[in-house]
Parts: sequence; structure tokens; C-alpha cells
Amino acid sequence: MLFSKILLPTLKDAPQEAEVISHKLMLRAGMVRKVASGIYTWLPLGLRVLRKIENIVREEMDASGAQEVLMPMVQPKELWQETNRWEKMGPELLRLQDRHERDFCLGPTHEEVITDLIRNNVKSYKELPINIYQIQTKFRDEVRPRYGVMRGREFLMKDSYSFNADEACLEETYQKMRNTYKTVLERIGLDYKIVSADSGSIGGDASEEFHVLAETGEDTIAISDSSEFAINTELLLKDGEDISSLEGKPSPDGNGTIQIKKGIEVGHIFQLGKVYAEDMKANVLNKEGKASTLHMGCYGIGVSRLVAAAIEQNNDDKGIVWPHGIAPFDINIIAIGYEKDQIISEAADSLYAELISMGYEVILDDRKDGYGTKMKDSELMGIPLNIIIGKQFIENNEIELKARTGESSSNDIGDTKTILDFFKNK
RNA sequence: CGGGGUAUAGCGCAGUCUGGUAGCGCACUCGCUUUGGGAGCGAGUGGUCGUAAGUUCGAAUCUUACUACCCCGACCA
Repeated sequence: MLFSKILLPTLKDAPQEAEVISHKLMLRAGMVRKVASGIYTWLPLGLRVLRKIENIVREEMDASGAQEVLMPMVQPKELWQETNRWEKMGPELLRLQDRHERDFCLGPTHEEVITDLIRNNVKSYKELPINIYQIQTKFRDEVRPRYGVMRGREFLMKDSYSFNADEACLEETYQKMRNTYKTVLERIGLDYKIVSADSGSIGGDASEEFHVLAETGEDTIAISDSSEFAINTELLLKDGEDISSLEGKPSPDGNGTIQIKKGIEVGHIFQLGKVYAEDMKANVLNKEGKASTLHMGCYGIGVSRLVAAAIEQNNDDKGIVWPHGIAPFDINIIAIGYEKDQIISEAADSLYAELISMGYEVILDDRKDGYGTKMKDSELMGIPLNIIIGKQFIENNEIELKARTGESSSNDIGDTKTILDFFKNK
């Protein structure tokens, strides 16, 4: 990818609409642009990151045995009436009518659609358990969208729904999803906590949230300083109690004391039980040939929110510092004097081609700008490795490898092994 | 929905109090010189000052209404 050809409008100043660091940096790095409150266009750089995360999620979901489908965003009222949620959900359910004045909504979630699919197409316990997922745009007309894509109204989510014969089977799938989510967050490279949560209006039994720890998180969680225990503070507070009063108390699990942290909820897993299956009469025949209500679980990951969460956790005064697994590019070749100097341009072009053939994702900064401008942009965008081809190359045949995190070294241009080592060690 | 705030060029801002026909920095275009930390000089492009109505000879500026956006709260698989 040539820098001069990609739509990458970087900004020196953050627009005043942005408050939190991830929002500012996403705007400044040219990743997203706002279309309306809580509704964004993803530009090429942002989309690359979004797709990276999406693909990690997809790979791990597939590895867990889940199957990918794609359900509609527009859903008919009739399905939502079956679970009573057409009435129960407030204005956050965006409703619309088609030309025949038939009622629809934009899907904020897909229990109704998936349960309808399964009840019509799965008839026997022999087909269970089954776990179906999609990565799709959701719409929730949030009371107050904020912080850019962190809490958008339109957002990209991986949602999956498991159908199980009984509670034990559901528990098994639930644990499998729990492990899958751990793997996903570890692959992305985030510091997170699994938090016991209120299962809320959905009902059902077990429910856990996956929180990326960050100061700007909207949720307050209590974690033990000496065990894995973590719980949403909503579940600990008695009437009238202040959150700060929890700090330093003995942890409810008996290990250590409570610390209060802010978290960004990026995942939520539920054991729903039979709630929706009963409402929608989703049965299969069991071994005895009798109709048996399905046990259901649902599992969500906020894909677009993860982009913002990753930035909240990985930035410095110069810009974004992407974890290697989700950086929009692996390498930025900063060619100083590319337009003017054929020695530079030929060296940059051939290195670019070689690195791509080695499997790296590379951007070549071929713009007619100086070192400062190019480095500032690269640091803002958080590209893990910069390769500088400039004066040193003309004089000593040397290129400089400069990591986003600071280290740098001078190398022979033929020394691609060092580049390999750079990525291997991360 | 309650409270607070903002709205002038793509971005950041001044001008508003005290009405006189819109400006600065960056970005962008052209030319020349530059090129290892956001370059220099010269010449340019770009704005019905959020919208509507009102006051006035005259409104970015005063009045009223509305809208959009942001923050706090309530809300939130």
C-alpha cells in the first residue's frame, strides 16, 4: 500500500467533539469519521484493524466448533412479539415500517431470529449441541452514544447462540465459549478481567462479562488483589453504599482485599436457559421421542468496541501503540526523498516488494514530505516497525529499523533476518 | 428525559460584550528551493458565520424559536 494512494487523512489537532483518548486518536489517525451521533464510517486504516480483530474472533469461533451464519439486520415485529420484547424494549429498539406499513425493527440482537431458525430446522437431540454465530452490524438507539465507536448506536458485534439438550450440556458449551473468549483477548494482546455479572433483564443463570481494564471504562469492577476474583460492583453494593467504600474490604471470595478498577465491557456470555425457547416453542425430540425444550446460551463480543478498547490500553503521547496482532500494517517504509532520488525509490520499492513476498503487511510512505512529518504520522498510526531509507542509505548503504516502542538499529538493506526476529520476539 | 456547554473554511481558533458586509494558524493548489523530527519564499483555492424568523439603513454580532453535536446524570446483553 502506498501512503500517497490510500485515503488516510491524519490530523494534527483532535476535533473538539472527541473527549477520550481512543476517540481522539482514531479521528487523528484517520481511522473513522462521524456520520451522525454514534454512527461512523470506517476509513481504510480503521477498517484494517477492525478486520484483524474480526478475523481473530472468527478463527477462534471456528476452532471452537461454532458455525458462521449471517442474519438480517431488519427483523419483523411478529418475531419480537413472540418473546414480548416488541413491547418490553423501549425506544432503543429502532422501529420502522416498509411500504406496506408492516412493522420492523433494526436488530439490536438476534435471539428471536436465531431461535426461529433453529426451531424450524433442528428437530432431533442428535443434532445438538449446536452453536451458531455471526459477525454483523447491530443497531441500538442508545440514550446517549459517546466516546466515538466505544458506545456507538451502530456497531459491529460477534454474537453467537448455542442450543443444548440440557443444563449440563449448556454448561459445557458455556465453558468452551469462556475459554474461546480468553484466547481471543490474549491473541489481541489485551489486559482483561472476567467479571461476574448481573444477568439483568434477560434472566437465566450464569453470566460473565469480559472487561478490558482502562481508566476510561464505563463500568466499575471490584477485583481481588490476590486472586482471579472479579465482580461488577453493582452486585456488591447495598442500598446507599458508595463505590469507594468497597476499596480495601476483604474480597468476597476470601482471598485478599478488594481493588476498584474501571473496565470496558467487550464481551458478555450468558446461560439463558429455556426462556426464549419456551416463549418461541423451540423443541427437539429427545431419546424418548418426546418434545424437549432447548437450553440456550448467548455469547457476545463487541468487535468495533474492541478497537477503541485496544487503543485505550495501548497509547502514549505520540499516538497509538498497536499490539502486533491487530496493527493495520506491520511495517512502514519511510523513504525520505522518494520522489526525487532514484537510489532511494528503487531501494524502497524493492524492499517493499520483498517484505510483502515474505508475508508482511507493508505501507510505503512515498509522500513528498520530510522525516519529521512521516515519523509523526507513523507514530500516530502506531505501526510497530518503521524502516527508514534516507541519507544513511545513500552514504553508508544502511537502513534504520525503528520500533514504535523506541528501540532502533542500523542495518544492511539485505538484512531481512533482523526484521523477522523483530516480529518473532513479540 | 433533567443539568451544563458548543456551533465562524477540512481541523484548531479569533472576531460577538460595543452592529458597518469575515480573519489567523495548519491543511489544500501552483511555482521554486528544501528533505533524518510536523520545512522556506512567492502566488492562490475554499465560508449563504448551524437553521428560520424578527429588530435595524445595515446582523457572525442584538431578540425569539428550532436543530445538530459534546459532556455529566438517568439508561444499557
